[in-house]
Amino acid sequence: MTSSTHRITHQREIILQRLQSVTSHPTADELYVMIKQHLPRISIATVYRNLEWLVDHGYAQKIEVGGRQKRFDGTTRPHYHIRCLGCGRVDDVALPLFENLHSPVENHTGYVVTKHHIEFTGYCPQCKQSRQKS
Amino acid sequence: MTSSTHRITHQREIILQRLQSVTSHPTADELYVMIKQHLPRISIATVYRNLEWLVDHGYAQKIEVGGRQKRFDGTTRPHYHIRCLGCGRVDDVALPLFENLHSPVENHTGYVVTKHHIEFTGYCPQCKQSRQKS
DNA sequence: ATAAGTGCAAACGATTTGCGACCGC
DNA sequence: GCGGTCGCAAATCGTTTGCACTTAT
Repeated sequence: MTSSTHRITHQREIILQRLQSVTSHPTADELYVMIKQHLPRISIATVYRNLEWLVDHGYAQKIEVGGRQKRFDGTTRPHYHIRCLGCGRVDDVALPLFENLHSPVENHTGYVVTKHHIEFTGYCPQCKQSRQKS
Repeated sequence: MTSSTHRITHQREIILQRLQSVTSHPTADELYVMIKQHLPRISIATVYRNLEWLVDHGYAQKIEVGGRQKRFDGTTRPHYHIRCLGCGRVDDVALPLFENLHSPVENHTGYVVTKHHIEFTGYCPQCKQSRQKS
C-alpha cells in the first residue's frame, strides 16, 4: 500500500472527485465530459486507464450490469442497482445484502463464490409516465 | 401472435434448436460456430438478428451479465446465474426466485420494476484449482 | 535518470446496419 | 409481386493499446 512513485496523480484525483460528486453511476464517457471541464486536455484513454486503476486499488467500483456500456460507482460499499429500460439510468437500491446466499450456491455449483450482484430492471419515474400504453 | 408472413424461418428454427440443445449460455459467436455446422452459409448478422427476434418473441432470453459479450439462454424460465471470472463460463444457479422484492423496491425507488436478475461471480471447479495461491 | 503516467491516434472486438438478392406466399 | 428475410461488407460503438512525450521524484 505504501510503495510506488506517483500513486495519486492530478488526473486520478480529479476523476475520483468527479465520480464521487455524483450519486448516479456514470459511464466512462459521461465522466469524460464532466472531467473535461476541469481538465480540458485529458484524453478518454486516461479516463479509462485511471478508472481501471481506481477500481483495482479499491477507490471505486465498476458495476457490471446489462446495457452496452460499463458504469462506475464512486463508493466501494456493495449494494444493488436498478436500471431503467427507457433511458438507461442506474440508481441504487437500498436493500440489505443477502450475504448468506454464498455457501448454498457454492455447495450446489462447485464454484468458489466471491461476490454477487442484484440488478433490477424497470422504468424510472420519468420514463414510466411517458409510456402510458403507447 | 397470429399475423405476418414468414414467422419461423429455417434459420430461426435451427438457431433456436441449437440454443436449446445446450445447457450452457452461449455467446452469439459461440452459437454461430455451432449453427454453421447445420447452415454453413449463414452469416453472423443473421444470428444476431434472429437471436434478437427470438428474445423479443418470447422464445429465448438474453442474459445481461458482466463480461464483454452478451449471452443467450434457450429457456425463458427466469433463474439466476453464476459467472466464472477465470474462463467466463456461465452456469445456472438453482435458487428459488425472490419474487417479493419488487414491491419494496418500487416503493423506495419510484420505478416500475419489471424484472430482476442475480449474478454470482467466482471461480468454477476447473479454474479454482488452477489458481492455488499463484 | 528513471519509472510511471499522459495524450493522441490507431487498433480492436462485439454488434449493428445498408443494401441488393432471395424466398414463400 | 410483395413484404419479410438473408448474406455480405461496411459502419458503428465502446474500449484498449502502442508510442513518443512529459512529469514527479
